[in-house]
Amino acid sequence: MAMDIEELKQKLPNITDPGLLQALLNHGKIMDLQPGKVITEPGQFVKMVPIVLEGSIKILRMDEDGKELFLYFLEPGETCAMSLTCCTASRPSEIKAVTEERTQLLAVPIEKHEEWSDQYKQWKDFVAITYQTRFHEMLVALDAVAFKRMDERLMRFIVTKMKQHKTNELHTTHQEIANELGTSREVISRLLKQLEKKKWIELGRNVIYVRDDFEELIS
Amino acid sequence: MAMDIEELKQKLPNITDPGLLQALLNHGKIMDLQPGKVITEPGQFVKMVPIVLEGSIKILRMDEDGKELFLYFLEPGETCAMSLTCCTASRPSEIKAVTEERTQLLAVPIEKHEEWSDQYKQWKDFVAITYQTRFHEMLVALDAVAFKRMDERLMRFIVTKMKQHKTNELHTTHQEIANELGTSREVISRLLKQLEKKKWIELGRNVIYVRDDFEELIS
DNA sequence: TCAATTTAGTGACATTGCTCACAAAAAAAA
DNA sequence: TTTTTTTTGTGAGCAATGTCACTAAATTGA
Repeated sequence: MAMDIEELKQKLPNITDPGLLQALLNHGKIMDLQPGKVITEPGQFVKMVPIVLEGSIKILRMDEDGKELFLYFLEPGETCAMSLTCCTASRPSEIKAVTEERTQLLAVPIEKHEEWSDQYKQWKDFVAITYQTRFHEMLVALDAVAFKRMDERLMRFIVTKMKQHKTNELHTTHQEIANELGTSREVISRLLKQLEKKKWIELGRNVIYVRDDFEELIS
Repeated sequence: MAMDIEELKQKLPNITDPGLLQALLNHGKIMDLQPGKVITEPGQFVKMVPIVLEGSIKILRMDEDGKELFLYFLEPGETCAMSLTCCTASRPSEIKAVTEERTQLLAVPIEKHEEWSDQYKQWKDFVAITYQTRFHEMLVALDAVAFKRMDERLMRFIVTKMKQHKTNELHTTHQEIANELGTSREVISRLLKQLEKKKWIELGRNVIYVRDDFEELIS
């Protein structure tokens, strides 16, 4: 799978420095992954910083019993702050990362991070923006579990998924949603039924049809 | 309030570079704050990065209704990742920062951050470790609200406070604890009473006496 | 086609935590 | 010392969520 600078530049619009782009190509490894591929799990050591080129990666926190909680998506042009912190400290991962769809990423060896942050201002900025974005998203995730009820969390989750997949047909099961919100299937089934009664969504097997104006309705 | 390099070096054991120490002294402002002083509130713009020299700072998240949630403490030698991200992006603060005790801090203007991270490796490392530590603590806070019941959260909170103040006598009210755990006073009163019944703590007005082996008991 | 599996719907009940209401004790203020 | 304020204790009821049990529909696969 050959990729040239032009193509990479196009996929990473906020990186324009030709030297950095070349370095990314030289030292990074392009990977194409199927949906649902587990990239990292808690406890595993991470040696690569994954930069999403196409598709998306779902970041989840897990507790000891394997219960999960959705934190945020990594979209094209983004990377995981956790991989930066864990790598540099050579600590095992604290999160689970799974491809949400067919995903192409550029895996950069962590050693290059320090080198590049001295050499390329754009890399330094990229890392800074990454920390900033991720911190903010962690706070959003925290707000949800700390201050919101499950109905609101579910509605926001639906919106997030819709935006992510750019569709108002969500192909998923109630069980899957329950897992990502850290609750039980029954709770999700019941809450979805309530939304259906309000005519905000329609339910099918493995699919949820969401009304176009759903986002305005819930806010 | 004059401080010389030797004194600063002693207060920041992980910074040894004389150039950096001098720069910190030249451009940073030493501040002495009373306990309970609000350093930053959500919405407020931050122009300084506060490095704790003595005492500690409590970092809280707030929701729209003013409900609070304790995130973590900043201890001597530490700084706030949020101040770094918010400042550089010139965004308003997303958290509330309050001195937990009498606190001395070094307020560094944000402009120096970029300059120093090119110039001093130790500053770059300091920032990297800050991000790492804060991310980890955010995850711990998230675990608590997402996966733990209030009784366990309360017990962990007691341990955190004990370690923070290096004592097993906590001088606080039930209301205050409730605020920091984002719940109501009645809930905390009842749970504390349960702990007292188990003889793990003793309750007084404005004080909780904690058994020395409390931490082993709860884990 | 028919059995097995997956997914969803739902009632009943337990648990956790929140809210309201009020009492009592302790401390502070007058 | 009285009065007022702050802090704590506690019952009762309720709302949100979690759990168990079972049914039914849709899909898969033998």
